[in-house]
Amino acid sequence: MTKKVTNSVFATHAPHLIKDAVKLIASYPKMPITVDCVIFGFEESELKVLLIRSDLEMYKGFWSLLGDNVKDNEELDTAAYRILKERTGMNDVYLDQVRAFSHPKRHPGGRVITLAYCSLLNIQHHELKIYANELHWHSFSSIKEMAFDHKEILDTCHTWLQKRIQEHPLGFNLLPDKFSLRELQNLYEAILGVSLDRRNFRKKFASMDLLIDVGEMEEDVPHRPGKLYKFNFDKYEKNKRKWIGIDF
Amino acid sequence: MTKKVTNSVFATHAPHLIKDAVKLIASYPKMPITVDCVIFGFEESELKVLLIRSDLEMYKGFWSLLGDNVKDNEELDTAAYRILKERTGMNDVYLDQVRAFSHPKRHPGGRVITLAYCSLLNIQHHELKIYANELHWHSFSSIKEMAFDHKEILDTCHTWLQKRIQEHPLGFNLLPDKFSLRELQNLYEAILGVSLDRRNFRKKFASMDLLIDVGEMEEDVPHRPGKLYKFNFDKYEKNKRKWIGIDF
DNA sequence: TATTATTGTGTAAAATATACACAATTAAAT
DNA sequence: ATTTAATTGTGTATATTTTACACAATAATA
Repeated sequence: MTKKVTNSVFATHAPHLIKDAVKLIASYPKMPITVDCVIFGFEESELKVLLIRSDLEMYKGFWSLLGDNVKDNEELDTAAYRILKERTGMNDVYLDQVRAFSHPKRHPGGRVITLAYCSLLNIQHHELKIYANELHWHSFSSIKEMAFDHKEILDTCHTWLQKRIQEHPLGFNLLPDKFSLRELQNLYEAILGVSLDRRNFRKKFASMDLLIDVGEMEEDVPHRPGKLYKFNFDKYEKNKRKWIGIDF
Repeated sequence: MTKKVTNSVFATHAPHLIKDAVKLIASYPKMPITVDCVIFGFEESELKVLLIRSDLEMYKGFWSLLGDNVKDNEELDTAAYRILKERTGMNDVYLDQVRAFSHPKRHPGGRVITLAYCSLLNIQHHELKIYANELHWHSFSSIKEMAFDHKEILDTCHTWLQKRIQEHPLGFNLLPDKFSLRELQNLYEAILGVSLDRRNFRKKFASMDLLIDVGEMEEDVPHRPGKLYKFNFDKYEKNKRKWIGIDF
């Protein structure tokens, strides 16, 4: 324990210790906290995002992220999972905190701090439970303006995803369990906004040796079918290595 | 504007629009928010962190991060800068939001969500304004236990820094304006916890061409003095390029 | 049976990363 | 003045990784 008591030059005052932590906390300003989820999907070689119409008169007609206020004694992660569950009916989705947005005027109803979460899910694997407020999937690139600061949040999460997908095996959450290398490449190209060399892309994944050939082929494609693969999460987790490489 | 009105299958209910955003917000649970700053410095080839004694009786003797509650209508970034200014007297320090910690029991006084910030500063360039509560610099590696969940926050910020320093030119904020390549290498080695090949390290930075030789040498060193450099922030900002490189 | 679209594959060249050693310089000790 | 100790500054050969690029094989459709 780092508890050694020093009689150093630093101890200029006798410490005035606070006994009542509850009272201390009670003196802090309190404010509402929300969680907003950027839910990405992937379909027809396009990155999609799940949005709802804003239910504020002031933002009538504008699209909004899926969010809710955080309950007393609710963890932020729990709140984000709750929102996802409520809207998509899905349980085991990929979810990660991105960052807080705190501009005092970001919400017309007053001061609200929001925590942005990024979620990735396989559009086929779930059905939207409710279509209230026109909940549905949009092509990411078609979204130009949104309610509140949600466009800024969306863009922040997109940039976060672009970076993240290059360093971590997140992308598979957007694909079916079994996918072809073509689908995987389309995913990377859609998210990164670049086109990649097909042979080099395949070689790259081959050299990682993290894809399991499931012994099946694409079906109903009007051309030579490709092999289907699964991502080897177990092997990835076991061998997760830290890279040292300075580059900026 | 993304406002096209669809008469699609999605519009199953007539939307019930909320007129009074203030009233809406008033119905949300409110909670205290704090900002905790992990302030890193670098001295004698060691990564340091600026800590204070906890002023809670319950954590008597334990070290604590520098934090404060967020004021009404105060941005999180502003709160973090305020804390830094109050404690170190420094204005233009590097500061970045890392993430929120929200466990309902993380604070003994009740529910408090905190936003962790990571700050990097040059220890020589400032004097601690106040030594209240034994504010001073600790070797990062010596800190084993802390008040609240602050050890977890510290470790999260350390990991964040390890990753970040490899991809962005943050490290220079920890060094004097003019520094030798040796100091720079010591910094990277201390943060990453590895030892690096001196010639390759220098070659790497030489190839980036982002260090300006200021034409001065180290002084008062008991050996051949090294050249001093400045980091070329202008050039870096101009040429900032996006790398595409899948690797995990 | 031909056409269309796409898969699966390899190699050569370029760029980058790694491993490694010695002469030059300064301060300090003699 | 000379030696010693510590560290700087530098280059090359090898291994690894990245890039650019073309053609035969396969399935569905016409």
